[in-house]
Amino acid sequence: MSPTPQQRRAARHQQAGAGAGTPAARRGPSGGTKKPITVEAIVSTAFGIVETEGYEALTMRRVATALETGPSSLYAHVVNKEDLDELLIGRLCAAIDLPQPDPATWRQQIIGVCAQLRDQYLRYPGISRAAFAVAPSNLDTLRVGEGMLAIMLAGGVNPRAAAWAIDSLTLYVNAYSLEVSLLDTQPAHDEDGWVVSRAELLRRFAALPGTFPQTKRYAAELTAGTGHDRFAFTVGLMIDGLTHR
Amino acid sequence: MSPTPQQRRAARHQQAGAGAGTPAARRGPSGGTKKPITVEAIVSTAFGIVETEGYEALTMRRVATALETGPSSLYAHVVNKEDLDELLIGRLCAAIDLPQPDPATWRQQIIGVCAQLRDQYLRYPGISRAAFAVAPSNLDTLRVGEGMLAIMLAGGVNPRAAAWAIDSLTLYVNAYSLEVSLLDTQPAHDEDGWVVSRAELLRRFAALPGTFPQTKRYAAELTAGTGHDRFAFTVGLMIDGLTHR
DNA sequence: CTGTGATATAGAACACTGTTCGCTATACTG
DNA sequence: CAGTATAGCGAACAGTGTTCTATATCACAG
Repeated sequence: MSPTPQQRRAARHQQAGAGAGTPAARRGPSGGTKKPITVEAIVSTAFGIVETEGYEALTMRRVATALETGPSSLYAHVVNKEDLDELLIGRLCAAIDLPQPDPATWRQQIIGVCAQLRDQYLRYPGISRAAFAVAPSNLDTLRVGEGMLAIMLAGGVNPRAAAWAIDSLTLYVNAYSLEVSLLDTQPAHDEDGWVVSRAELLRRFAALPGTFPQTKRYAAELTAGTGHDRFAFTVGLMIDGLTHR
Repeated sequence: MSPTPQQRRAARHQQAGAGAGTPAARRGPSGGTKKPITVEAIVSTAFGIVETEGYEALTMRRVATALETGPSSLYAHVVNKEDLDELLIGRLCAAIDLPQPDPATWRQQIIGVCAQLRDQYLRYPGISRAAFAVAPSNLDTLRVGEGMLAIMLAGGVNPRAAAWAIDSLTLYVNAYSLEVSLLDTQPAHDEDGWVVSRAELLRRFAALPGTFPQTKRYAAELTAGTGHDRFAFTVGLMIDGLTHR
C-alpha cells in the first residue's frame, strides 16, 4: 500500500507515518498512454509555473491543466495547496548548500547561506510568501537551521543569541525576497498606476510637502538601492551586532 | 462633485487629483433611513472584522454584509481590495506616535516606534500581510519613515545607513508580526494538525535523527521565545550594529 | 483464463473570492 | 414641477480551493 498524502506529509514533520511499502505503480483510466501523476511531477510543474509566471499564477487548476488533467486528480498526491507550498519550500531548502563550519570565515559562510536562500527565492518570484506559513518542524527548513546554527556555534556565538539571530535572518531574507518579488513583478505601470521607477520616486519625494524635510533632503540615500546592496547591508548589520555583545 | 475613489487614492500618493469639492451628501434608494456608506465607515468595519476574526476573514462581501448592503456598493468608495488594504495600513500608520528626536535617547525612541508598529499589527492579526504590498510612495507610511529618519539623524547615524536600516527595520517588524499572527491564529490543533505548543516542539526536536546534533542539543535555546524577547533582541541587534560602524 | 477487488484518475459540483454591469430610487438644480 | 446626476444595490461573471462520486484500469486469486 502506497502512503497516503497525509502520511507523506507527517513524515516530513518526523511523525513517522505507519508503513511505507511499495509505490504500487498502478495506472488509472488513461492507461499507460500518459505519464503517471506523481508528487515529483506536481512539484516540478509547480516550480515551472512559478518560475515563468510567478507565485500568484500557481493555482491547483493551473498545475492540473499543465499536467493535462483535472484539479481533483492532484489531491491523491497532495493534501491541499498549503501542502504543495510546503513541498516547494522544502525542495527549495534542500537545494541549499551548507558549508563545513569554519571558525575563521563563519561570517562569510552565514552570508553565503543567506544569499543562496535569497537567490532561490528570487528565482521563483513570490514563493517566499509560502515560506512564512511553513511550520518550524519541517525537516527541510530545519536542516538549513541546523547548518547555520553549526556555523555560528563554530564562530563562538552564544547559543541563545545564535538561535535567535538565525530566526531573525531567515525572517528577513523571506521578507526581503518577497518585497523584491512584489516590486519587479509589477513592471512599472507608470500611467496612473503605482510602483514606478526610481527616477519617478525621486521626483515624488522632491514634490513632498514641507512636513517631510528629512525625506526630501535625503531622497537620494533613501532610493539608493542598486542590486542587493541593501540586503548585504542588513545581513552584515545583524551579524556585526551579534559579535559586539 | 465629490472625488472619485481613484482621485482619493491618487491624493494618498501626492498626485493631487483635481478638484475636491463638497462632499455632496446625496442619498441613495434607501433614503435617509440608513447611515450613508462612507470610506470611514468601510475602514472602521474592516478594522472591526480583522480585529475579531483576523485578516483572512476580511473580504469585500464580509464588509458589505456588516454594512447591511451588497458588495458592489463598496466600489463607489474604494477602488478595489488592494485599495482597502492600503487604507487600513495607512490609518494604522497614522496612529503611530512619533516622538521629538532626542540625541540622548534615540535608540530607545527607535525601539519605541518599532514596538508601536508591532503592537498595532498584532492587534489586527494578519494585517501586516497587506503592509508588504503598500507602495513606498504612500503618505502615511512615509510619515513614519520620516519620523524614524529624523530620530536616527539626530542620533548621528550616517544618512545612507539610516535610510537602509529603517527599511530593514520596518521589513522585519512586518515579517515578525505576520509570523506571530499566523502562529497564534491557528490555535494549536495538535491532533494530526501542526503548529503545536512549545512543549510538543521540544519533544519533536528531541526525537530528531542524529543528523541534527546542534538542534537537538540547543532545543531549549531554539524554542525559548517568551513574549517579545526575540523581537527586542533583533531590533537591538540591528541598532547596535548600526552604531558600531 | 476468468472474475474480483483495489486504486489512480477524472468530471461535476459546492462554497467561496474580487469585480463589473445595469437598474432603481432618491435628492438637488433650474 | 421637470430633469438629471448619482448613491445604492441585485445579479452575474470569471476565477479560486476542495470534495463527492463514478470510472477505467491494473494485479492478483481462483
